Amino acid sequence: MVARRRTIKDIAKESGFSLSTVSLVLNNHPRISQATRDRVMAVVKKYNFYPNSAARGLASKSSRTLSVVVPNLTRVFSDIYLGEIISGIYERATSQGYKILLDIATAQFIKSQEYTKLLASRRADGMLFIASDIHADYLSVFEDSPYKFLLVNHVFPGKKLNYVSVDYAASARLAAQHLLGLGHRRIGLIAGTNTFTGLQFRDEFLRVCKTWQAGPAKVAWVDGGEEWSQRGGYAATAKLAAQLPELTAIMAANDRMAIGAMRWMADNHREVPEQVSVMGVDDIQLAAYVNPGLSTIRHDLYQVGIESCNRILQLIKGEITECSDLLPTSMVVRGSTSRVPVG
Amino acid sequence: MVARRRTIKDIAKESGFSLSTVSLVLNNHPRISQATRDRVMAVVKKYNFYPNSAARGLASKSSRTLSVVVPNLTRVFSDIYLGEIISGIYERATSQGYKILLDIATAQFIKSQEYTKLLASRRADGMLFIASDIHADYLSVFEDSPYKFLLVNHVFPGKKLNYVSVDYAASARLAAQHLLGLGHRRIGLIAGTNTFTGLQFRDEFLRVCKTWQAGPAKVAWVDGGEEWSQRGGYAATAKLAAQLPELTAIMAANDRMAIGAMRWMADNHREVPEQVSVMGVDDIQLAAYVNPGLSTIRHDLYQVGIESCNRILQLIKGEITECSDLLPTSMVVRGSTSRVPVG
DNA sequence: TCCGCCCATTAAAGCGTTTTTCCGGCGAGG
DNA sequence: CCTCGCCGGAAAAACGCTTTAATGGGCGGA
Repeated sequence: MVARRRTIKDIAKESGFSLSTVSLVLNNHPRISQATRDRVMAVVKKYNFYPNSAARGLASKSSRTLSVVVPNLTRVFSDIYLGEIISGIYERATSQGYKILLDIATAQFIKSQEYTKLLASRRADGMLFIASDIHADYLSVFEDSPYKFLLVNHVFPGKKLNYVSVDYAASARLAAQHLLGLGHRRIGLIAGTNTFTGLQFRDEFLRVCKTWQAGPAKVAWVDGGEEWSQRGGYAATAKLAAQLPELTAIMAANDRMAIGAMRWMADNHREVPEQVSVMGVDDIQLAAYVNPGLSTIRHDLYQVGIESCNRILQLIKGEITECSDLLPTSMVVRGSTSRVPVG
Repeated sequence: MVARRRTIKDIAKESGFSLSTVSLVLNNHPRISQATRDRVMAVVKKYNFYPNSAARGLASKSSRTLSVVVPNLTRVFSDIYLGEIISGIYERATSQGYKILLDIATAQFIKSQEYTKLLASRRADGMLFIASDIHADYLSVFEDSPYKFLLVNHVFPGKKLNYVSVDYAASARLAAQHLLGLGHRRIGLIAGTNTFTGLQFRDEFLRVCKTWQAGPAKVAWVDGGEEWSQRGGYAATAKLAAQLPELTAIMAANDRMAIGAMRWMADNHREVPEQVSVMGVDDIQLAAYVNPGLSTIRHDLYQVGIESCNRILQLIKGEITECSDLLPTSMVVRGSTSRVPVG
């Protein structure tokens, strides 16, 4: 026969105090004297007692749990992108006593409306939805809903949804300024068009190039593929080279595609950066290790995770009622970009 | 003022049935007639009602939640290894109505004994602990404990801990047989020595090589580093080449280190496989894409995830009381290995 | 027509906490 | 010496569901 699980009642009996006192001790309530606290805690330690979290959740109307939903990329966890964000969220959530409930936005997850169920059943106090794409219309449910919901590193123009994201338009400006400042006027852009942030980046990049004071640049752009992969970047570069043979720079919407572009250049005997400058976005670890080092825009995704978690907790506590943060980005100059070649 | 959250009581009142009937309907109890079921569900749908999971957990003494603990590698989620396993666990857990609580085995997590707390507080019904290292002594707590605990792709010789893992010794045999069968007798082994499975692999590989019928092989081994990385494999290869210059084959304990080895060979003008055969373990996606394709031992980690989840659920239901499964592996021959060069 | 039986349904007792209200005693101030 | 206020602690009412034992009604068999 298995020993009955201990409850707060057992602790109360053993320590000689009432149920409520024990509860107050366990919650660090200031009304309890140190002497009482010590005596209760001694018993708690002795029995290695941990209060039942279901009972706690029921009584306190809070699960102290955050739902984190990640996109359903096939190899989702291999994407460094996610790792950074999740680490940030985890760090912050844990430090505030919150646990993380993980979900993957599979077709089944969407179809069965798990995202609603999780919050409606109070299994989670709030939801962090990481980086979905432009087709996630079902998220409209969370407009003006009582549920605490936050998009992470993603925005949804036209929808009233809270978000914390890197400022992709600002990144586009930094990138364009860097390349234009180096004299490039024929640029190939490898864009990601399956996310709104990707579209923002593309549009802002094109806008800045078109309106550049020192003379507008000619930009050809192609889509780098749904996966934003090295492979996609490679293929896109081939297309751009055919479309705009005189290009002197390639701008890719992320580092992986940029590395694919560098690979294509190497395979096709174009020197980087002597003949063609290549630039990416994100500043993944690999960016510093390729040869030449990849010039890029740094996106601090760990920080995005931290900040997202801060915000959702504030939403939960009612300290704020909405949130639309754009985090700053910065230019990282390495060897893959240089002044436009003469002639 | 915010609308009061609906409860089962509201559904009962509205549908004209009792509390218990509604509850039984929600739990698909067979004793309820179809007519009743339909009428209750109509109201449930109408109000978009989902039962409070804390109340449910409290009454049923089950959280329907699994704790998944992943190792605290810096870039933990970038490791494809984990992605596969977690995907498998998630798939299975979800199909059985279980949710996943994610934790990272940080120093803090260990120190504060979160692993105990999670189970003691009944926040999770069971714990899946992924791939820790040889220093995880604190897991002894789970020997003969009432808590449902399972090591995933890891074993702990000498401890009575449940596990589901790939059979690393079998992999070592397959690998050794392949290389020895190709005539190799001077082999460099890049081992991982910070996990028990890594040690098992090394020892079994050495044993088979030493006792090979057609003539034993000379094997030099070095450690590939804590991270089992490409970089580590590269450095290890350099050491091996110095230590056993006449080697004709490199065996690495995982594909990433093997790819590092191939890189070293390329940088040092050794032809693979003409001069040196190289072989890995895992069969990561990249293994098929390097040139030449990497011969390796296939480890189906998605399946490890699936099977682990099956087992922990059986442990929770009491269908089994212990578990020590080793999943089979298989040889994948690609271009990086060939017959030993003559002379 | 009456008796039992079986079935769907219900009543009620938890499940283990939190939290609000209440209470008794003690010290300080008048 | 009395009263007021304060403070640590206790009682008790939720919290929203599950689950078991009890109930009542309808039906078949005698």
